[in-house]
Amino acid sequence: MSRPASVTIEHVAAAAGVSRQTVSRVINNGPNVKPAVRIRVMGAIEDLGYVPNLAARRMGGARSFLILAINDRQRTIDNWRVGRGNDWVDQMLHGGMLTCEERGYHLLFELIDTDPAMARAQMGRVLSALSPDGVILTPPHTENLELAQLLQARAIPLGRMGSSHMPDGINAFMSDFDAAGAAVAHLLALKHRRIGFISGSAQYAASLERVRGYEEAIARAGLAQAEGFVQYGDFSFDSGARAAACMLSLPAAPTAIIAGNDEMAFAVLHVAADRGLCVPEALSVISFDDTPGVRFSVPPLTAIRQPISALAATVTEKLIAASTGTPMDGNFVLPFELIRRSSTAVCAA
Amino acid sequence: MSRPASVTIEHVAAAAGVSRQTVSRVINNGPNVKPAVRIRVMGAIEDLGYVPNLAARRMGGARSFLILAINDRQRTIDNWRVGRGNDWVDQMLHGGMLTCEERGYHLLFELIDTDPAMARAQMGRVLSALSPDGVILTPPHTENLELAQLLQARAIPLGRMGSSHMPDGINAFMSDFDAAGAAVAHLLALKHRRIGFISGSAQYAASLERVRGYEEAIARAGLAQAEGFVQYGDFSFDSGARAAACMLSLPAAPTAIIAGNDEMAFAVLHVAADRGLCVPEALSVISFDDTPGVRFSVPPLTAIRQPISALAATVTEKLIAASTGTPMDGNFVLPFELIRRSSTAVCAA
DNA sequence: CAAGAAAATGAGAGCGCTCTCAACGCCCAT
DNA sequence: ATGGGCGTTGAGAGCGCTCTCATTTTCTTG
Repeated sequence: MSRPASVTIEHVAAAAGVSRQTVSRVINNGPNVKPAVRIRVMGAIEDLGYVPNLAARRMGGARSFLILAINDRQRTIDNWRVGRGNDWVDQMLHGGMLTCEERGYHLLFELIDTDPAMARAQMGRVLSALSPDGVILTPPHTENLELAQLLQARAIPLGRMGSSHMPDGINAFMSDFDAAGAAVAHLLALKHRRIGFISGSAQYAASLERVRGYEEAIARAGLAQAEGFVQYGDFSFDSGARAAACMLSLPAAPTAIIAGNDEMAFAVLHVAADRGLCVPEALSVISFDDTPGVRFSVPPLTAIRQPISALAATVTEKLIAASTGTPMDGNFVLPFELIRRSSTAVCAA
Repeated sequence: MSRPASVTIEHVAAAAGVSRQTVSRVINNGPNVKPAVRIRVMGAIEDLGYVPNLAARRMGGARSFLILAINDRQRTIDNWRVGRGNDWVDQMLHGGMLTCEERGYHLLFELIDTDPAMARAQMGRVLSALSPDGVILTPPHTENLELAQLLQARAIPLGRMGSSHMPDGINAFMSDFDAAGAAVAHLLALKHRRIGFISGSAQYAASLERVRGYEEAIARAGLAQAEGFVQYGDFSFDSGARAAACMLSLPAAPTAIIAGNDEMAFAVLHVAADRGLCVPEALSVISFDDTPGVRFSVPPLTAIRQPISALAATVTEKLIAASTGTPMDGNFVLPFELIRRSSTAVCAA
């Protein structure tokens, strides 16, 4: 109630009858503070409503308590232009922010261009300005090794979401390989023999992993890999529609299609409707991601749910740990989930 | 290339042969710097790749270059739990962040509880820790006047998104009244005479505005206000379904329904399908918001598009202006859009 | 119970910037 | 010329915190 604008560490120190430094030790949970003193200081903090100022803490040479989440600028702009959301953001907010909150950190979203030169410049600027304690890269920046180097040069812990097989950093992802396998297994169990796969852009390691998982599951089932059953799109509706049209025009068309993301799965649904193919009676469809809209498509899509919130939470947590303690890189494989809805059924053929 | 970790203002000053203070004037676009000197300093900044450190600038007693965007914690958690996204976040990211970027500011999302006591405490903590230059409130916190007071006490500019008729602050919103009127007008033009309205929670001023707009448009058309044609939900699917079921069970059921958000509109679609009512042949549906999933419902929904990105951009811009120059409150009414898709058609009855 | 080690505390400097204010030029009017 | 005024520059202090290191207190242990 005193002066709401600024209760500083000095006020607390005075109130508790200790030095600034002791208060600092208490708020940082440092060692070597007598229990009685600690309690007294915490009492003073409570009474005065003291909250350490982040900027000052950063200036003191310590941590900034800032975690940067890097999203793609182009994608954000493009998605908006076509009325599409960035399905990751809100879930990242959930997982990342709640984790930050617990630890007194703050999550800061930044947009960075896809173009490597731009990305480098922007990243450098942001790092200098904010001096974050950790940076989370999301696709497509996960694949940008130059950014990783930039961070390494400044000794800033790096995390990635949804990207596996990276040489460094903290990487949280689901097993794309297994997820594709699970999708195939689900369809095989429904007696499907002709299963198509519409992959996302081949430039993403995750896409290739999924294709591998698909192919291996097909092979393991003793099925031959049919010509044209794997198509590459770019995650967009149009590319999905093209791929679906192509696949469904095959002499022996697939009776089930797995799409690399929800948007392309919607496109499959659309193309199927155009051709009078009922889903799931005449064609089963599985999508990857399971973003919010999926529940309301007709029929609602069976989908592989990517645990985005959990990925964000994991990366954030490890990043904070890395920034305080010893650097600890590593891979964290989080479970996906196959959500069964109404777009898959027993093969009629 | 020198020492990537920290090029400070001092280095630039030395390189340009001027004092720290002059460099400061240049980066802050201050007056009273000779053009030749300004150019020389900017050259040095460029050469050294100098980026002012935000924490230090804040410490200097100046701005923090941080804009806080407050979202509801409960809603974020709940939405996630039911697999729903927070449709606002990604669009806010688009509008707010791009605006911040231009001005060298940063957008920081924070979650705050709905409960007033919690909200007050959390807000106080965040303000002390971050000392932002501006705060953006989103629903439901827009309605919390206590938060507004808290900000006023600290002289931090306040903005609100999607909330009208507020006594203070910078408020950007669409005309909910007009939007509801436009929805009604669209249906009237399609010869509908029995039009229902499923409102969101009555605790939101925006909801009431929409009901007012609806009622006035109905009255202006010379139509009587039928019993049970206005129902209140809480923006959830279930509440929308309940309201729709109720309305469609009326002796003289509406031939068109306007829903207060997309989620409730999906519920109307669902209930209609259950009862064998074809949309749009037997029932026209219009929704509010036009979030990404709307395009993929069956049929795709005709909707009032809320300009969330533009709202965020406007509030952010005005907030930055307010924090630098004179405090300037005011209302900024942004245009909505009626997006015609396939859920509305000429009345068959 | 002394003496050394370990724990607890405080003092001082400094992080990178902006603030205030004093000092320096410069141009014009007298 | 010569002073007042303005535009321009720099010096010094300080923002709130943490760092390092010196100092004091407390606990061991022979």
